[in-house]
Amino acid sequence: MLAVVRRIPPGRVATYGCIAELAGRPGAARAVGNIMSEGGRPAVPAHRVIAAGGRLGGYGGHEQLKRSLLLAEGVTFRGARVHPFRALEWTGPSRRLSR
DNA sequence: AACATGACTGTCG
DNA sequence: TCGACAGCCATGT
Repeated sequence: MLAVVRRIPPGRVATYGCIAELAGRPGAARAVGNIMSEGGRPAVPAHRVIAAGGRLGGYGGHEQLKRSLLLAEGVTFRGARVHPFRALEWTGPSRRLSR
């Protein structure tokens, strides 16, 4: 799972559910978020992991920082939601739109 | 092994 | 569009 998060390309965002699916555990979005909260690996760009619908989701109480990090990656935000979420939504490495 | 918790998701109002 | 309720998964006690 954490490996999947690491596969998220820069400037792109992935939802917990998407990561769970890529990890082979569809519906385990909560589990993904839970693992992230544990912070098992610092090399995992957790700031690229957002909730469904382009929502910020959570960041251990530092969602503002998360927004800034994404903003630095080129992700535009619309209040508490990404604007071109549909275009920035990374659904997996098999997506020819990415890469 | 079982119960409780949590960075989630989808549907109803 | 926003708020509340129920469902599902992994980890920790």
